[in-house]
Amino acid sequence: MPSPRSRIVMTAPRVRFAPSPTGYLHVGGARTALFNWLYARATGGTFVLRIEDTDKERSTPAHTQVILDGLSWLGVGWDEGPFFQGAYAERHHADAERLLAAGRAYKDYLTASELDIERAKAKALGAPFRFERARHELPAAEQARRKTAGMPYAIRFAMPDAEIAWDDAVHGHISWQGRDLDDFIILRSDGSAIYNMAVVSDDIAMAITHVIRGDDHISNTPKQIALYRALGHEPPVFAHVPMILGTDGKKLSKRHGATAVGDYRDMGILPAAMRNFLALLGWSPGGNDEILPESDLIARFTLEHIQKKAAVFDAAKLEWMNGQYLSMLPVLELLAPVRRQLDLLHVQTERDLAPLIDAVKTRSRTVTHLAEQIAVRLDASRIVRDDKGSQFAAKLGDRFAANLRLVHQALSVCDASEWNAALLEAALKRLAESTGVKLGDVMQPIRVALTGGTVSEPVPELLAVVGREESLARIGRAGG
RNA sequence: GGCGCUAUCGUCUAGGGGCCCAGGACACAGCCCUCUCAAGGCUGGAACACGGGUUCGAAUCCCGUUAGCGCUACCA
Repeated sequence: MPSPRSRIVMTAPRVRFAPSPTGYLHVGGARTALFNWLYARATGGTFVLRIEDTDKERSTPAHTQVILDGLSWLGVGWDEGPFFQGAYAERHHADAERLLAAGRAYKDYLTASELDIERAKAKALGAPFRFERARHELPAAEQARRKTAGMPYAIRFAMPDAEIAWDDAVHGHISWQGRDLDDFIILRSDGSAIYNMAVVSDDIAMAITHVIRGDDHISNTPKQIALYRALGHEPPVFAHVPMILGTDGKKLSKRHGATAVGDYRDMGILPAAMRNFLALLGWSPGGNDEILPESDLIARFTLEHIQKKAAVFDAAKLEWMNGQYLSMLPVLELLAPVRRQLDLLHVQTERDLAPLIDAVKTRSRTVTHLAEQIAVRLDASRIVRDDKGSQFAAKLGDRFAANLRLVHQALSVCDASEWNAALLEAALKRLAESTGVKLGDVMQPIRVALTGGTVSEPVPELLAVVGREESLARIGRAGG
């Protein structure tokens, strides 16, 4: 009977996220990473990051960096790694050789081009090609000839003709027949390992206990389980998470617009909102709650509540959720993202951004939109009289400028110490009352003068945020 | 073609035999609040793919059909 302590050590899960560095972090990958991370956090486990960089063509350090940056931004930190699959070529090779030595795999001297010919032949007959040892393996004499000639060979796994089944943590029982799988190659003739071999070798070496990955890997799973067993290891728990689709129900791709987490960062999505949204895409806490802080996400996350069905990525809901976070997050946490967006807009300022953020955040769904509004408040040259603004001014006719002159007169009396929302509101209401002008016809022209549009925070707050001198100047110009 | 996976409002989902002539959220429409727009509140339309079973009773269990998707590489 193990002690409670050693039991914890024995059972603490080790999970991994294993992206290939393709140059960007896809939202589907990001969500897979998030699920792994949530599971590790929920169970006290370890989250390992492994970069599958064996595709030399596409893999560069820059591509890897994009993935690392994306995960860091999302707030999905790894406990171990990043490890690079390319560094383990020797072990992959050795594991394949072990299988060969144990009789669980065999040498295949057929060349790639000969294989292509076989495939073409099958195609001509309208039959699907499958490598079958009995049919395609070279005669012993020919094998011997090629061996003595020093010709290269690939190593094929001898797939057992037996049932291979597992209890998937999200799908339940899944079963395959070995005879439906062919003797796939595990080691290329150049000595490098094929994906399934490399993954199993790495997952064993890294003591991965739970493989949480996209369900496009379901059909790789029986092959990998066969490899685990042949290598003398118990397979890990598998949890296959559904895909993320575009609005047309097709696999999410560049056609659908933004698909990389970096794109969402640039669009002004907050990491907390992205995390929350992604977590709810294909997983549910089981209740009616939608806005879940990180601690709740972790506390409530279970593999069993992962959806089996693919989910459509709904950007509108993401933006709504981002707006929720914008409204509820303390200004302090918004400072850095807002500053980044202001930089992108080339807005420089020494001013304390907190009051500005407070003024506009409930009307913003993205940090980008929020920063644009701040820019207008800080810099009069950013004012653009939009359609609604023009229409309003036209509708009011002469009274537009006239009302602004009245306002200018009335507010000039307020000195800097009185320039706050409460006092300004009182002054404007007094003005409306004494002149008989409708309150809206006092307020709205100010809004247009200060922002160019008809939408903003309440006018007194707007005046306070823009400041006395600048407000009066804008009102003077628009009323002039 | 073969094998596998999947199937609740337009979308994300709750549901794991009676609490469901199906609940929440986004989106949409209307109303309230109101100097505008948001936010917030209220209201409305909107779904168990189809066909068979099992059962006193099925969105829930079983079988089939259909549809979608994945894999079927000396790619990952």
